[in-house]
Amino acid sequence: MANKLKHDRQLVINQATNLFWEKGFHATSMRNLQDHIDMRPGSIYAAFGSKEGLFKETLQCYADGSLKRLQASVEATPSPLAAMKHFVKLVVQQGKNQAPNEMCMLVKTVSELTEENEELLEESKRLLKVMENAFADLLSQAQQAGEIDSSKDPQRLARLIQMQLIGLRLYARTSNSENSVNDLIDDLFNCLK
Amino acid sequence: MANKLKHDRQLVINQATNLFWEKGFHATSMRNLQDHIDMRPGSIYAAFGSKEGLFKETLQCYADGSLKRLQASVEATPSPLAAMKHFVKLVVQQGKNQAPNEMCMLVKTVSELTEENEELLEESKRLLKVMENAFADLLSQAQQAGEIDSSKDPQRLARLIQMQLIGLRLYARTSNSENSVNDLIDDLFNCLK
DNA sequence: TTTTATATTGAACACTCGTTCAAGTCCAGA
DNA sequence: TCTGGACTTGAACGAGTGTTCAATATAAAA
Repeated sequence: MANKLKHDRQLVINQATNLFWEKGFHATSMRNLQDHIDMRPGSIYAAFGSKEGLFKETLQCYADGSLKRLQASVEATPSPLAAMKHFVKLVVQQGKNQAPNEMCMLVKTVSELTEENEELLEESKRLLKVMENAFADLLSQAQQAGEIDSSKDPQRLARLIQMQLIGLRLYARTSNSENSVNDLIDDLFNCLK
Repeated sequence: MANKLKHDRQLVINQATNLFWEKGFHATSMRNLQDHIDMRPGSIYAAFGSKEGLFKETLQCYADGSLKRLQASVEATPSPLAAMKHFVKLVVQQGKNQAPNEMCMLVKTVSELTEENEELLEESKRLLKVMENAFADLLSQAQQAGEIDSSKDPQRLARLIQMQLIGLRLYARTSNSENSVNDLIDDLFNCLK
């Protein structure tokens, strides 16, 4: 029959995600990728079709990871509101230390791309909306648990959280003061009250 | 003596600002610039030294414009808090219709660049801090006018506004719903109370 | 062991990038 | 009118871009 695949597809996508997340779509060249994931052009194009094709898979990989981290926060604490706050702190803190970039990869992509890469732009927007909906679910649970005023609209609160989380991560990139960012997280959750 | 300058320097910088603001640093090629500002490579390099040199001047041009728009908002209304809100609405609305890009050019630059263009990155961060300080001044005036609780720290409020304005403009780029964005502006200013 | 189908390789392609510089253009002062 | 010197031009450069494809390597099936 055939030759076995030398490369584990999911591993390759993870590695590519880290590189794209760090440098962005345009600043990551195919040569950068070749070195980082240890594949030659022919193999990459056979597996993913194009740079755009590979990038699209990394967007989904990134969003999957974000959803899983949110889910893990939910399972780690009985309070939905505390889980929401834990997730925000985790994301900001990991941005400082571990993650390839302080910013959300989806936001970085929306910021970078134009209509020239419409499919990638729309996919990023779609995945951001998926995250926002997950926030709304969680805030709705917080409401049922009596942690949030029942007169508020969870979808609208989720939108506010999403907007502020976007701002927060970008602000963290502009500022070297950790105290400032921690203050901002407190202020952010005060807005929900 | 000499030949007169054919090109008006300030006009050229304004035109370059619009193009860089729209497309970003890397996605704007020197060929794009040559067409847009109607200058040949030699003239551009004689006047600005490099692509980075020109970009740095456009960053300052952009920040100048932002400060002037804030100043105009202040002069248009007797209430400092109303001026702050007017500025936010203006910036978001112009982003939808007139401006080259929904996003703040400084934020877009911080999002795009890495240590590879450290000088441009630092300059963007510096100019964002200038804006934040201008917000703090204005909020301090609002405090003296009794529009904001006197126990709050204007610098911290300014930081919150800055963070939310960054998030707001980026959120506006991800969403097609004008109502959502207007709701966010209201929620944003409720956070100040 | 031979065949066969697929995975992998990397040189090469056409193109674009930021930048340089010798040649040409232009006008004020002599 | 001539000359000197600053400004402008655009072809050309080397390096880098995303992508292709004929050649090669590999392992399961015959």
